[in-house]
Amino acid sequence: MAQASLHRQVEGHLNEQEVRYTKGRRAVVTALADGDGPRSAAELSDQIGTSVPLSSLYRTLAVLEGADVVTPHFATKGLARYELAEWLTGHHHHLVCIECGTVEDVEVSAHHEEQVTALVDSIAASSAFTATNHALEIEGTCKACA
Amino acid sequence: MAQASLHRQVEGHLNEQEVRYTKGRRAVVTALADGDGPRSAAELSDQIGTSVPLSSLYRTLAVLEGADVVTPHFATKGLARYELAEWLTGHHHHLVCIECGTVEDVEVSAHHEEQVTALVDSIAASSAFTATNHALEIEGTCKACA
DNA sequence: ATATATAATGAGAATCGTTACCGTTGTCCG
DNA sequence: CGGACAACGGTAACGATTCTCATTATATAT
Repeated sequence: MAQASLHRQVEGHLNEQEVRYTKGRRAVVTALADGDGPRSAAELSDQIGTSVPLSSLYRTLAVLEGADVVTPHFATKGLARYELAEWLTGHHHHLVCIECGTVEDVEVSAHHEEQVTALVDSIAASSAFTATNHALEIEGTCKACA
Repeated sequence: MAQASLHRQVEGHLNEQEVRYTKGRRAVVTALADGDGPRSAAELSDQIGTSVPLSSLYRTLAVLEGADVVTPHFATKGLARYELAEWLTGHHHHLVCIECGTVEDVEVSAHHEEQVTALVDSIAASSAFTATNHALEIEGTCKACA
């Protein structure tokens, strides 16, 4: 996407929420647009330089996240979560509840799993990527929070 | 899976690697087996109680991870990563390289996306879960690391 | 244009999850 | 039993993130 158009969209979106689109916030959006894939605060800081200090960078990310301009790559609020390896539990996917944050395992039928695997292989092939595993993360609202 | 069978499997696996299956390690495996979905160190600690102190718990998780008995839910080594929201970038999935840790965005064809969405809806429906979004994380080796 | 209210910033302190260290304890094997 | 080595537990250290608060910038009303 062209930078100008991107910034116009973000600006409009922020205006609707009465959030200012300041220099620092522009710098962060620009940095995120200038690369492929999610970046950490430290990586963004390296990319942006000293013009946006770390404390401001974190605050800016929080603001942009609240305004739905930026999304965290996996909502695992900064703490590692573990589960038993798949050779013990069987291959499964995850239902992530955006209300309460719980993650529920879910197994899918062999037929569906075949579909996913075929799709994964096809995607990987087209990007010269060697896929060894995959996980389908489904985000939404769980039964208890509905 | 029955507890006894689980522990037997883990024990055999650890023996092969000359790693002992001690009380604390059993407690962690039991805790993980006693619930559905990935749990954080703090959650496991609450569940297990004081018999496994935090420092041991972390060490145990590292050992079990090294032995491929537990896996971290997303290899995001404890730091949050951000990207622009999908209404700005378009819907996409992720290629996660297990060698260098980089995450690459990848868009899939409308046809393939339809398949994924249909699958997601079907999985969600069977678990009384309301899906609002999904992400397919493909793990493997990127072109540069191949 | 200026005053005033409010939003955003920057520097540093504080906090939180995680890891490292190190002396002690338990286990295996002669 | 005794030596070698694995595992443990408590505490200090570390790195990422959040909080605090005084200062600066922005918008609006006059």
